[in-house]
Amino acid sequence: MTQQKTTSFDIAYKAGVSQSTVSRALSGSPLVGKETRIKIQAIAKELNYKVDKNASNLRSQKTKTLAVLLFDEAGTDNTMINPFFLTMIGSITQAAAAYQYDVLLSFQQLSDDWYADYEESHRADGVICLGYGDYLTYNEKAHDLIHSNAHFVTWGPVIAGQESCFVGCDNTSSAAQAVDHLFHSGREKVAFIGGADEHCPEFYQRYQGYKTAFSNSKKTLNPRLHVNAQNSEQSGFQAVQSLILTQESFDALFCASDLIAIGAIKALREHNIAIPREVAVIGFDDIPSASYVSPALTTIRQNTVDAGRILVEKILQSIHGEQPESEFLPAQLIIRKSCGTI
Amino acid sequence: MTQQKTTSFDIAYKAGVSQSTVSRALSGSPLVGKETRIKIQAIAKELNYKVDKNASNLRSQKTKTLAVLLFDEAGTDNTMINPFFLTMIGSITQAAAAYQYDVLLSFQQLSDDWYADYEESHRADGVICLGYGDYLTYNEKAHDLIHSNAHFVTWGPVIAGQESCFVGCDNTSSAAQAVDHLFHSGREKVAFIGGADEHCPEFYQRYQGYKTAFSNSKKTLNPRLHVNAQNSEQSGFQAVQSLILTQESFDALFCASDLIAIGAIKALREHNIAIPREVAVIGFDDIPSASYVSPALTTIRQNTVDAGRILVEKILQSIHGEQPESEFLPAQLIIRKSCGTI
DNA sequence: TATTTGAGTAATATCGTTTACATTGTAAAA
DNA sequence: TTTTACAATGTAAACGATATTACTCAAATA
Repeated sequence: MTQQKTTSFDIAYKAGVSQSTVSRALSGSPLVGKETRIKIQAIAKELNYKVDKNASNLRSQKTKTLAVLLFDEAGTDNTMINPFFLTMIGSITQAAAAYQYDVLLSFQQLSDDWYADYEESHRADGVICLGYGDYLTYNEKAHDLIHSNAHFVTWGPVIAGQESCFVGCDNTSSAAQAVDHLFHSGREKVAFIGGADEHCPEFYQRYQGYKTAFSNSKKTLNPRLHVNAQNSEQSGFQAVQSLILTQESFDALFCASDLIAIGAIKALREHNIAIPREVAVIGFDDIPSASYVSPALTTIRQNTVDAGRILVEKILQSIHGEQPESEFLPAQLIIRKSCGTI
Repeated sequence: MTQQKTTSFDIAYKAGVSQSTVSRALSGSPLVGKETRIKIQAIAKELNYKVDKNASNLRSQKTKTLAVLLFDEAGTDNTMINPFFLTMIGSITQAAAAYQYDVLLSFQQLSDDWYADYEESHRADGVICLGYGDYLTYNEKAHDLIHSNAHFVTWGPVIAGQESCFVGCDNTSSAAQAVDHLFHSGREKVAFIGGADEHCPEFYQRYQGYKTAFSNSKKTLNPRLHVNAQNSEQSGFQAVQSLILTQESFDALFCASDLIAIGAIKALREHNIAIPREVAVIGFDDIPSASYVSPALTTIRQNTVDAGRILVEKILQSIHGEQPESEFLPAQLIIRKSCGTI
């Protein structure tokens, strides 16, 4: 029942070779003869032998494991995890598997020990950070880490002057594209719903894109058509409600996220404003629900599969001693009914 | 730059004690004097020392890590991971963290090596399986594992005669409750949309609940009101379309999943059947989109937070040598507009 | 005073690999 | 025949901790 664990010595004994030969044979070293290898592999299979990961890691000082650290600002209510990040975790895991890496998952509080807890304790060879916003952009500890050859990449807005590697979606130009689409379909008075302060860099970039579209089209931007909102349905609802109350006229809403857009749609409907006839709506993210609201939401889709793969590739580069570059990912405008061109 | 890694020897040297004392002091052993402990802790912090996980694991033969294995039948198209499982992964990770366990995540193909790859190779102390359906219920390899004190629990339907520990939602009685709710709001001809073969045990149990509700209310079940469907929007759409074509009369649909229900709603709408006036609809799962379809979908919510916590508790019991019992989790009927009682 | 006790610490043996280095055997080159 | 080269294997030293056993030195007991 509680049989002794099979070790490489058991295999060696049964195969009549030394333990080191077993190790070499199973790790695919070219230094071992073909016959010997086959024999050893057969015995290993028969005895149901598996290399002990801890011993192997300890000796080789590699773990073949990536830590994925998720900082979810949900804060007190840990129940709801941002679905976008969950999807990302999925694609990271799959990308990592393609390189024979395991993924160690952890939800974090914003702390300075995240790195030590994973790479320095040899749990993982590198760390992928999700949801850290611009925390790692200017943080002093992060600065130190970068200069002590730490291995980590961050999903987040790519901003000039960042020292470490960031991978993020091309917020600015895809936002510009969305607003441009509204212009081309005849809308003029496009409002922006979402935070525009630098504290939430993603929203800020999307706001920049919104402005770019205006200047590219030589249209003048009405600052009263910008209303702040947090990334939630409720906040989007309130923002649009207050916009309506200002009596300011508008014929389209560009929302900084789908959640905001969904709240916005609710507010419009409550005031009997027809979508898209009177007001067109565009969101950002393409969360699953976006296609189910009515009218179905036009939005910008970030390719999470590519994102996961690229994050993994960058962190592996870093582990192998290269210095990965930050990278923008293109996003795609998904046109549905809410913007009125379908 | 590439400074030598700090080990417990460095601490020992600086503190003027032996290395073993350092180990004890930091692992909270009561065998070490108070002054010595404080001194050692201070030095450890100063030198930014972290216990090497691999060395520690190797020696102690424990990893403080749980493997979460997700078998997602999506198959060829790995892009879309079942959002329900993603949520589950989140709650498992958070529950595990509460017990100071890490989570190692892996997507699997259906294979017989999943166990060896994780616990036998000492990557993890135990394994939580998601999405294995009834694979582990009757599988011979699983049988062997159970009798060789392997540590694993499975999320899935609890079925009599299972040898290992399963945790699943109480499909049968919550389905019965949902159908009962339809009866009480005056519906008579309730159809069931979803597979009823034992191959998908969850759906089968939900079908059993549907039947139970009929027999409890002494109503006779019309077998022509049962249409098979897979767990997808498209399949739900087709199923309901074919039901409509049979000309069989019905005033409510109980769908085995929300995705099916969403497809069903589409089909009804295409035939200009009013929801809920002519036909009420109830789903199962409460995926995020359920509240966004229109009319908002009445459904049955599985409590993923509890589920994650219980899975973790069971696997820890198993690791500690106890024999955890399988367990049902209650589910909750979430009443929205699609069933017409709101 | 001699002996016991026990708290605190030191010494040492693992845990199961990987890997640098040493050794052997065989065949080609001198 | 002797040397050389190379391929295949063996030997043994890490890797960095934990666990067990053995020691020290004070206070308590006889």
